[in-house]
Amino acid sequence: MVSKYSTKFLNICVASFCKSQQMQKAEDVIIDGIRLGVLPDVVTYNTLIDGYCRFSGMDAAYSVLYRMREAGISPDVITYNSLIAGASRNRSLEQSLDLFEEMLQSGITPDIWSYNTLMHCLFRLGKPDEANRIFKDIILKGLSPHPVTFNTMINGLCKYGYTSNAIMLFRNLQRHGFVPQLVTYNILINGLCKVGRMKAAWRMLNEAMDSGLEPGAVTYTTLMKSCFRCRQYKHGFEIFFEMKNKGYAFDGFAYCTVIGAFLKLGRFEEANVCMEQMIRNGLGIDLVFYNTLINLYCKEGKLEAAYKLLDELESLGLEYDDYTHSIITDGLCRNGNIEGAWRHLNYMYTTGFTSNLVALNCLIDRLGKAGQIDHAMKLFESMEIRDSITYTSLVHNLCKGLQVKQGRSDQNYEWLDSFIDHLGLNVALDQKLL
DNA sequence: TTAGGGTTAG
Repeated sequence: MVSKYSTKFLNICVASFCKSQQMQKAEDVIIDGIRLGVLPDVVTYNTLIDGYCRFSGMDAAYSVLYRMREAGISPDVITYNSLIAGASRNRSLEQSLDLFEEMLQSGITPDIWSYNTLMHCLFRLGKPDEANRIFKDIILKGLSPHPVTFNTMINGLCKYGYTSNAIMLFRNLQRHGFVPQLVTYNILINGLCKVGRMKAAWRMLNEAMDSGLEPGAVTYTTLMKSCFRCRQYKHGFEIFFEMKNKGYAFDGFAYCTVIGAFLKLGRFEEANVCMEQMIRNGLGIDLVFYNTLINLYCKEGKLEAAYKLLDELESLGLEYDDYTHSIITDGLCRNGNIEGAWRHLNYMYTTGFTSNLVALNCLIDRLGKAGQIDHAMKLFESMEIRDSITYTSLVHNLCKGLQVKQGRSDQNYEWLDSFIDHLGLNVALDQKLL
């Protein structure tokens, strides 16, 4: 009895240390407990695994799993749920699926949380149909869906552009008694903003407020971002100041959004002020933060400082993503170093990336602007994926070249046909050209 | 235990 009470107390201590990211203290208290004859149980190990997944990484979590098994304690559904969610947070989505499979192989029955996380992973892996199948399975198996289940599904549908389906699901759920949370509305507002349905997004916001919910920092950041996306900068900054006046805590998401907007407008001083505030507040030291700061330096022409940051992020164990590569390529191009941009792209390919449309578009545009149309065309022809920006950059620069060579009016535009055939996209064949 | 917002090019 005494021992059981003690383990319970030990678990409370471990949970408290894990929650405040003091993993070493959590370990120390376990060692102290063992010395006093209080043995950790499955809850202790699960708490520790969850803490490591959140704050240290999967390797540390797996080593606890190993220790747990060594101590003769079998992992349970909560152990696996923590590991699956941890792998998902670390963007090791395939690993999450493997863990789910391993859990089944071990004879452990997944619960609603396991399925929620699995659905989330499948959406993020680009497999909405499989996620949908899991959603149906949950209902068929008679498991009680949690609000998170619905939010995950609504979010997944929005992410794939099925915003109307997401709203249909949402309305049906409401009719069956589902009470939407702020998160649900945030998901829908974001989904609507992303497909340009701004009026519907504002109506959704009003609906949330009418039901007694107060918009939060996430809601504000979402709306601010969508204003910037539509180039409604004034309105976006108004939201930014309203957020400040209302005393909302600014996090990395809000800062990166607003810094991005300042950079687009060339307002470097304000971007720097925000960046300094962000650093002072110790916020968001993650890859997006680095990408944003690197972009700031590149736009200001401080490439050396940008490269220093690349070293710094690597030393923190972070890895470049598509954004990092396109920001660097663009930075080199903008600063007149086309050779360097080529070299960077080649480096990118050696690290396992197979393509980067944005980076190639930057290069196409810059080659055109530098008068190297032949090189731009060669690059264009080698590209497997192109979008409207690829075409408009090329067409714009080709036209500029032709105008210089041939004069303005009586030109032959037959060569544009081949571009337009490729498309269905809006090539700028308007008054600017003709 | 879980779900939402941030960074790139014409």
